[in-house]
Amino acid sequence: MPELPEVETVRRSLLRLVGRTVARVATSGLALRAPVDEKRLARACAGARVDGVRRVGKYLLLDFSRGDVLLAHLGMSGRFLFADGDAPREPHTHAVFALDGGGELRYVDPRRFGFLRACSADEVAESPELRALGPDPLSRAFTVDGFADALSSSRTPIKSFLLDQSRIAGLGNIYASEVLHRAGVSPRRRADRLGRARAERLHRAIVEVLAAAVSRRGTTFRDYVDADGARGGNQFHLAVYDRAGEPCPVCNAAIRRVTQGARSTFYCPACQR
DNA sequence: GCATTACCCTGAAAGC
DNA sequence: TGCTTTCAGGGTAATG
Repeated sequence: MPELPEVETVRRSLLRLVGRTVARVATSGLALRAPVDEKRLARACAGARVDGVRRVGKYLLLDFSRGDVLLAHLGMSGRFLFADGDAPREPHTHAVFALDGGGELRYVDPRRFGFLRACSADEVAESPELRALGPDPLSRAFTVDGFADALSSSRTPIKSFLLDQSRIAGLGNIYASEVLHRAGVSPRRRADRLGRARAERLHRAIVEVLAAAVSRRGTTFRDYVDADGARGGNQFHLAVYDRAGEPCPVCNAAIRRVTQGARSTFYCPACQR
């Protein structure tokens, strides 16, 4: 389940693409979240050099030398993987970028909730996917005042607010639960009823939890790996996620699981208010 | 206009 | 043991 720390880890592992040229592109022909336009993909990438790899929220952006951009989202189960050209392809390989000088970058996604689209640099800035995103919490755009303002305008439970990518771009189900625990805030509390002190604690917790997870190269629950196939290390540091019935690491009360917006939420009923 | 629900998809786990 | 059902969750579209 790639969230911001996992996507950032993938981004860093993709940085060694910079300076490499894509020789050709092939796709499986199967639709991901949206159909993949193989011709447009080839027009953007084939014969073009990778000039940069960026991240916005959970989206990855590969900048190509002719000015095109590959916009990618890993969805639930998507992976970018480096491989030898003659190595057998994993099942559910949906795109292959053959590199000049040998080797391939492959996009593998069993559940096909991911997303791949090539566009021009102008189009990407105006793309509905990126325009819909709120501030990235590891960017300067994520300020306490802006966050507090956004909270005050929403009556939804804070857990659902944190998952809303138009409010903050990058949190998913694991880190939303972890952030609320770190801040001592109940997942059921209405966003507009947090108050300034809780908003500040929550803002700090978001930055701290995500930064710590990035430093541990993400959380590997089931199948997340970076482009070199390496697992993350943050799963050993989760306080509440997937720990229903286990003792809270802060106060020893039993961690609870509830369902909010069709997603599981894990929290400590004693220290989250 | 806002918040909630259904849906896409596959693999793992649970249930029979 | 082996088949069937349920569940998980990213984002978006449809519904309330």
